[in-house]
Parts: sequence; structure tokens; C-alpha cells
Amino acid sequence: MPELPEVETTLRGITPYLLNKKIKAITVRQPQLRWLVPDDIHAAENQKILRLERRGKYIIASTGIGSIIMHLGMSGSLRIADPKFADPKYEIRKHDHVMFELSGSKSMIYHDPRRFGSILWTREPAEQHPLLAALGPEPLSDEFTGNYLFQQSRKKKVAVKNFIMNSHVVVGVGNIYASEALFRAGIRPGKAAGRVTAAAYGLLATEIKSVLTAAIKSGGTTLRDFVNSEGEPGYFQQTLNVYGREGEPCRQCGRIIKQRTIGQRSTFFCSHCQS
DNA sequence: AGAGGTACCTGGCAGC
DNA sequence: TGCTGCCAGGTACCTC
Repeated sequence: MPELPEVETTLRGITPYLLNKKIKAITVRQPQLRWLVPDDIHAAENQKILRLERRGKYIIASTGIGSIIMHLGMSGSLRIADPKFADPKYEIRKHDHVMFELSGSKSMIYHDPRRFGSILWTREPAEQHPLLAALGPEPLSDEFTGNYLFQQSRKKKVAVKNFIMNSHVVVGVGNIYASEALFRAGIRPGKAAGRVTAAAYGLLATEIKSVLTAAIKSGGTTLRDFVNSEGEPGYFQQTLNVYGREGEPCRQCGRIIKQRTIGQRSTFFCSHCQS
């Protein structure tokens, strides 16, 4: 589920229930996630959440003494539960790994079948955490431009799709939107990053921004019940041009969309519209 | 330094 | 119905 737009949607969904609320208790049912949930996560108990933000696909909830860093991995979600999980009426679902009991009688549940995500705790400013410190710019920031991509990619032989999915280059471009943005920009995903022109990168940066912005907007339409559900896989599916459309006609030229594995990830493109 | 592959984990689905 | 194999939205880390 979670590409950047879904993480952003999740953040917006949980914010009203978390911001300026006190964490009354934290229950860890399964600490063995992508990284072990640290014991000292309990230091966040009785702390008020003063700030909520997103960095790439990480969600950061900061208290006065440290920050909770959350990542949803491939299959993670956060949902707001009511009544609080300590209530016997509360239904614990399989793969509910971490629960936060909040002031205001709500709880936030971290659910993640594949356990590729994690929940961490740091007393340092979150941006100094090893996982966050070396991240590239936000794709929706002014810092992220075609010129930036062009400069970063010189002499790089890696496929341009892998290049834009590298979080040290730019954060938040996942497998779906990498294919989509490259289609919109007319660039073959397997092309060496160092051989893409400055003009093409200008277009690519623009399309990355626009496809992510559009997806966040469409995530907004399901915002109301997002945190109560498991998320809405496919709610933006009608707007996808290439992802998952192998064998179907290109919406632009009518030729058949192709699928190829690049960097061990499924990749979709139109060999006529992309060069 | 850079490129490429591996690992983590569960569930859903196609095919037999 | 049940088994097997393959695929899945992420990304740090290991090896060459």
C-alpha cells in the first residue's frame, strides 16, 4: 500500500487524533519488525505528541523528550481504533503489532502483515537518526528539480528508474510512481541515468511532482475513513497509465504496454512513447 | 565508489 | 480441496 501519497494520507488521517494528545500506554505485541522495536519506546509513555511530520515515507511523532519514527514498509497501516485497545470489546486483529493508547480514549494501531515496516524511538532530533540523516530531498520541495537530477546522475550507469527510486537521490518515489512518472516524461525506465538529458530530467522532475500531487489529492477523497479501514488499494487505479497494465493498450498510442524486471522490480512502459 | 544481488515476512492467487 | 510456486506498494546491507 504505502507509497508516499498513502503515507501522506495516513499522516493527515491520524494527525487530529495524535497531535497534542498524550500517549497513555504503548503495547508491543510483536517487536520483531524490520528493525526490533526498542524497549525504550516506553519512554514515550506519558509524553504529549507535539509535532507530526513526514520525511520520505517515514512518519515522525515528536514529544518533548524524543521522537517515534514509523515506517509502513510494504504492507503496513495505521488505524485509529475506538474504543481503546485495553477495552475488552476491542478486537485485536492478526498482525496488530504495536498499539498506542491515547488521551481522548482513542488508540492508534500499527498493523503490518509482512513486517517490513518498523517503529523506532530516538531521543535525538529525528532528522539526525541514521535512517533519516542521509536521505535525499523531498520530491515536492523546491530543492527537487530537473537540474538536481541531472547533476546527481552524471556518469551513473544505473537504470534511471532505479536512480529515482534511490532514497539518497530523492525520497518517496516508489515502484508504481517511478513507472508512471517515466511514462509521462517519455523516458525508458532501463535507460542509464547518466544518459538522460537535462531537458528530459526537467520533464521528469515535473512529472514526479505532478503524479505524486495528484495521488495525494485522490488519497484525500478516501481520507475520511482511511484510518478506519485497511486502506484503499486501487482507488487511484483508473489514473494509472502503465503500472499493472502489461498487455493492455497504451492510452496514448494504443500499442501494447510491456513489462520488464529492472533492479528486481516489476517495471511497466510503452516502448513507443518512451525512448 | 559504484553496481548488483540478498535479505527480511506473510498472504493471495494461478496452475496443477 | 490442497499443494506449490510466484508475486506483491520498501529499502538497508552485503558482496563483488
